[in-house]
Amino acid sequence: MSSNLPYTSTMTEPTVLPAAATPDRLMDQLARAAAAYYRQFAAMAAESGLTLMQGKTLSLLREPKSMRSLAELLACDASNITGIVDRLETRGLVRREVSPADRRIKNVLLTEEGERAVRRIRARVSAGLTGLERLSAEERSSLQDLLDRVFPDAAG
Amino acid sequence: MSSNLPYTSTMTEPTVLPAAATPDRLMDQLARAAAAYYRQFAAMAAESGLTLMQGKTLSLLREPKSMRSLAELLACDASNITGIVDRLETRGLVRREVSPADRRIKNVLLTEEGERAVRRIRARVSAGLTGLERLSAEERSSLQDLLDRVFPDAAG
DNA sequence: CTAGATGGTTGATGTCTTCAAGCAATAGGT
DNA sequence: ACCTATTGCTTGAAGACATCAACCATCTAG
Repeated sequence: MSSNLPYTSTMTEPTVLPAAATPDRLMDQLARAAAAYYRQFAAMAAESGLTLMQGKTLSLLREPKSMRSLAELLACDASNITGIVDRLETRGLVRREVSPADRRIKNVLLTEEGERAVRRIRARVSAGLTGLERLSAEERSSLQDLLDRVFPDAAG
Repeated sequence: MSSNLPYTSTMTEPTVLPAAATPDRLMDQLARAAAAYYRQFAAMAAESGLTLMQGKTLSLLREPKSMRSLAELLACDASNITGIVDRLETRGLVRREVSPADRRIKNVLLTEEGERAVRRIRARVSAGLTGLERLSAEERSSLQDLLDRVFPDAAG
């Protein structure tokens, strides 16, 4: 819906799709959105001296998670998480805690400083996504709803 | 600033958003969408024996681009591109061509095989984003429009 | 023509990524 | 209880990526 409303609109329908067909274009747009989001996120993480993966890992730790579940959420090998958590732990942003129920499991949880880092990054990313201000509250709600359906919790 | 709106709000404010507030939740949803998209993209690139960065680089080469502009589009150091293009070139997916106008510039362009790889990955990513099928044509168009406004071409 | 800016490469260092191998602890079947 | 998987995590090796500083080649401007 932009500057090309057809002249022949006699129906009550949205009358015709925007402009160019939306088959591939939507995918391109998704790619752009994803790239823009991560660019912003990585930049804000970098301001706190963190890499993208470190930032993503911290952001997942609203509540403690085992190494394994972190690996699944981050879609990478478990051995990878060992190194990432090692580095976060060295910086005092995170600590490991052996699960009393199953002593194989190590739960990772944020330290005070880790929580501050998460809040800081979140706030900055949010503030940096200025494009969202171009949408009305209604439109934002609509966008969230659409994304929610395309990428549900257990997204693929 | 969050869950402490005073009960004494007698103003004509937007009275309250739909259900759960959409301030942070939209950001979370964007994060999920971006993660899901890249997870899918990386998996499909991997099927062609390519890394995420290699796949992203190839996908940018609908038309030839200089090393420098690739670096800007991928938001990384130029020296990084040297290595990535080296590896793509070794596999015969890409080749460098010195610009006749300015002999400092090297334009990178897809080989035949490179184009096939791009088409293959694109098709599989598209097919893999099954969530899109849950939207009507109208909704897809709406989603594209919203994303277009939040993340325009020169997105930040 | 000299000084400076720009495009690209190289090398060093640290982080991420994957795989194979290994150890510790748990779960299941007998 | 016992033996055998299975599961959770770590380690080590090899490759890819990221960032920085230094470098050469080429172009641009004065």
